[in-house]
Amino acid sequence: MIIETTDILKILQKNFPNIAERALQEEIVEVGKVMSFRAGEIIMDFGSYIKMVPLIISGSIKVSREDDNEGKEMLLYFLGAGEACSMSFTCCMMNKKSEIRTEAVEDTTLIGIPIRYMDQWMSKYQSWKNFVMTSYDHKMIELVKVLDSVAFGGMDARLRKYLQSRAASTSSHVINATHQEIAKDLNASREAISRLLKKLENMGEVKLGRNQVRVLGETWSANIL
DNA sequence: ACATTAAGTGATT
DNA sequence: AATCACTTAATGT
Repeated sequence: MIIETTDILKILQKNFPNIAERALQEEIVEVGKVMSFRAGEIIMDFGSYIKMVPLIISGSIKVSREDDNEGKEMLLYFLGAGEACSMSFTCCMMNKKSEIRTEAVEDTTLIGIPIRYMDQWMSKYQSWKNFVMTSYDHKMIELVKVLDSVAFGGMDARLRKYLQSRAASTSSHVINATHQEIAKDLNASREAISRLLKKLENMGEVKLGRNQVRVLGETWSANIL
């Protein structure tokens, strides 16, 4: 897929209206690289060095952290169009290895900004600084919510949160995933997820299909933070 | 039509 | 809520 630079500017303005300064927009178009990933591709794994900060244009990305002990991964949150990975900001400013893994959940395209621009843009552009702070803040709040649904809620609360944030990241009501995949993200058994989903379907909150969950009504979309 | 994979169910701990 | 042992349903070849 070939995208003209004039198109990149439009796409940028549409998806990131808060990055308002014209000079900044032009710089992003100038130095950014448009990259595409297929669903299921791992964009960045644990331990690799971050060289790009991603501005997501379309699609959906899962951000997870590796469990301290071994093996298991813990889901942190999903990112969708108009968002950037908050973790990458701090990670790359300290030139640290990635603590997280990012994986495309849907086919995803993003603009990758080389990290060397981070410092200068922070001081040079007010809207960049603001954008970084705001997305950082939003994800922090999101994380706290996930944390207490894990600590104090049951599986059904966790599943709801999961569906809600995953649907929101897709800006669609359709989630393409098997019950098994959802169960893995939540560290639960497939049967438990199947039963809870069934319950939600009976309550008229979702519609189930093979490899897909459709989220119904305003309960979910109206509930963005 | 057959094999494979996803999803539903009930029992047991 | 996990695991097991099935059954049933949907899909791919």
